[in-house]
Amino acid sequence: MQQVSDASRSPGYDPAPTNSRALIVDSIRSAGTVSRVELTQITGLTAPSVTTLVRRLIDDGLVDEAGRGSSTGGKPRTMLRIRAAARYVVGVHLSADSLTYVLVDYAGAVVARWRRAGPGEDSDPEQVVERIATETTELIERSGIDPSLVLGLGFVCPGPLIRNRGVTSAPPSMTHWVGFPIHRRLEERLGLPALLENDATAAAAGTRLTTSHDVSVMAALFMSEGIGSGLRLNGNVYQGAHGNAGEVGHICVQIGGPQCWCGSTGCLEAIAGPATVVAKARAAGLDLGSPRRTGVAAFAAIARLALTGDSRAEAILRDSASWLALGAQTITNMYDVQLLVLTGPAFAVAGTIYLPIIQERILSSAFGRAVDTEVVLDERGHDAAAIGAALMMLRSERAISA
Amino acid sequence: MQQVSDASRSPGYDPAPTNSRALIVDSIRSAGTVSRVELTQITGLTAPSVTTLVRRLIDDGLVDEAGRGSSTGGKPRTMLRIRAAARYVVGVHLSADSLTYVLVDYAGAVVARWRRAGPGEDSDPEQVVERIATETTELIERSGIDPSLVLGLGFVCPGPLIRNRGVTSAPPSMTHWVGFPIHRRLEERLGLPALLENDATAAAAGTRLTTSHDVSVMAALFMSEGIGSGLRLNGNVYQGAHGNAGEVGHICVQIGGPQCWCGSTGCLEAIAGPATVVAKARAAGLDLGSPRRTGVAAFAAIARLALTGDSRAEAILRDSASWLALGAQTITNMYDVQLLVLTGPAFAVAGTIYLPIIQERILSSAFGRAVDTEVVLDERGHDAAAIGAALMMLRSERAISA
DNA sequence: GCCACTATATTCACAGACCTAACAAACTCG
DNA sequence: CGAGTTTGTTAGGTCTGTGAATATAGTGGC
Repeated sequence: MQQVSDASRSPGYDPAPTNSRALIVDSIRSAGTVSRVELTQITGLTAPSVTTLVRRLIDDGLVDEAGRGSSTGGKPRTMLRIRAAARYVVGVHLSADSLTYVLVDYAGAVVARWRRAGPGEDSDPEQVVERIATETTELIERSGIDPSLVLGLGFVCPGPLIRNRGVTSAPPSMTHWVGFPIHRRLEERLGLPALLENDATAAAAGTRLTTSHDVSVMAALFMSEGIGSGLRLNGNVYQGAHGNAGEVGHICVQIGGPQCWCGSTGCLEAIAGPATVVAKARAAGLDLGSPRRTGVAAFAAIARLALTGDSRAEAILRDSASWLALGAQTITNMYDVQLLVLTGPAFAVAGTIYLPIIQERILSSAFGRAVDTEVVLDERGHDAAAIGAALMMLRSERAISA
Repeated sequence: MQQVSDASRSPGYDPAPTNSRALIVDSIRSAGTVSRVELTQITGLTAPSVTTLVRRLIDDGLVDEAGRGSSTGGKPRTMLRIRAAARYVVGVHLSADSLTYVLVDYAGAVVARWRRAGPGEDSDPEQVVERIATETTELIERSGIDPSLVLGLGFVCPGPLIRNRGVTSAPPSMTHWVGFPIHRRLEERLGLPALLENDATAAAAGTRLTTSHDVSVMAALFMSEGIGSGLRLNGNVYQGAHGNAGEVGHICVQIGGPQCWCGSTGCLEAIAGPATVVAKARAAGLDLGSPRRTGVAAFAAIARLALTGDSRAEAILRDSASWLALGAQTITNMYDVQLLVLTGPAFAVAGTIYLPIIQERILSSAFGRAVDTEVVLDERGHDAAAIGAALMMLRSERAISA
């Protein structure tokens, strides 16, 4: 193949697989089980091409036949499915207060997850690399799979990143990480290819689509310690020129608003992000458990209070939600998506409070109504970023090689 | 070819040409003159492939050899260039107060332009189709080119659109146009393929890149009667699920802000758009010429006052600019572009007032500084949308057929 | 002015992807 | 049980793009 130069692919939105083999694998994976005829419809390839490609995938042990479909008046369809045990990938999501690991099989299912306390604010990058390497190895060992089947590791952390140099740059609570090429270090340490992405973008890749209609353009609104978003087009994430697209946390929603760590003022994250919500709750005298509890853990405590009837906690969260609704409106206006998914650790606990408020604003904004944008909550919010990191690795070129 | 199904291409961001022939044509067009060796580098194709493809393009009369480059120690390069007179396309930009036509040759250069008064607010769609058809025919005739060389017509108007149905929907001052399939009617009337796009998106396609470094991800901030933006990735515009991406005019920049025609409140366009600027200027007692002067014409009058030293006019425009800077910041945060171009009729006159204010905000926002986003003014702002419409047609499949 | 040397472009034979057309297989229904 | 229907495969051909070898048109040494 090789029709499009590397140079012209640089923005990283990875224009749909030029590769028919990858297209078939993707189609089977997202469908669960399909027949060859259905694949011809989904992919636009001809029946003979599907036959050939599928045969090779079966020969390579990546796809299995899975029984017969029911007849519709003729020969019944032979169903195909991804051979889940063919390959595995690891996804790792690092933030200050938690470190999440997932092991994902070739079908895209999570076969193991592990959530650990984060390394904290003052962590030494080299020690974190060492810890992640050790724990990744342990995860693989305990799962009992053949380590040689692990394709690679997707690593995500809060953005922004400098993607071309593959280096984290100025994350909120980790300034001493600036310039540290963590994924390269992980590659060296583990002997596996590693991919670096920001958490929100990965979350967009990790969201399972459970809507009725076809969704080819969707976005994730991601809230962890910060607020971000990711855009997915036909299964490929859009990363922008420097890998920092979707920084909805740092759009200005209030002229003269509060100072943000990013240097700007009035940022959505500074006004309504988890850190601010926690600070407000503490100021209001809410009991969030240990005073050392910070970040998403403290935020979750507020959400639990609100859900058990604390009206002060609820008011604080509803205020935050009204600002996030504004961010959601910006996402739909800028990206024109069919679906917006709320995801990330913060939404995992507080999502039910945020969802209706955000839905209401999207539906009442004119363009939202005109184009019928759906807003849903991701039930896997806590692991979304790690899963997304794994799935991005799963969709890489090497994942389909024999 | 046909590797990727129509279904999977639906979002309309048209992943870089799968077609090598189109890739070569695009590369030559954007380079001006290039040699075959350079094409191998730009396109990633091998030398023999370039030879073959270029020979066919020359045989088909789409490309010419254009002398020798200087030798670098061996055989000098044979330079290639697009045969400008091979084909032509027409671009039409309709807004309430102006109707702009451009005739663009196969090299992408504007060979004729024509600006006429717009049809006004109460125009009858069928009459406008008739008028555009007549004037398009006249434009082609007066230019003296062979009408059979005209490939098609790109038509743009203020968004939002319903792209799949190819129908304009609820533009600000043209509600009675809702549901009118103008490009289909133009196709019937002119016997030429026509393409419908919103003005801001087309403007992104029409911006000439004159920056030093390679720009693969850029956006246009477009101001005409309304405010919009367009995103361009490797020469392909991103249109979103329904063709309404980039609606930066309707992001909320002020909670509880003024009512917008779109139904929402606090929209950038309602606060700082040309209509509001004109209303403020009239309220301040500024003389904008005829009281019947509206839209961009009235806005231009204010800009001229400001540029000739009227401090009230300047203050009003600077206030508008500070809000647009906010919109620009949102664009760079969401899209992560390398370049942001201010374009459109409103910037054509007032751009020099807006540019420094917008630049200042982009450069002072943390991510802007980190990633070095450039902000420039398009010198062809007035025609950008029409030119972009033409160029989009020029990049269509049929434009490279023999 | 002739001879290397070098960079540019082309020719030729071949591999692979994908298509059309014809065919085989496996079920339903009368 | 055989016609009809749907699913999947085989066979043959086209087209794109490749690698290896070759032709072309300059430069610079002597």
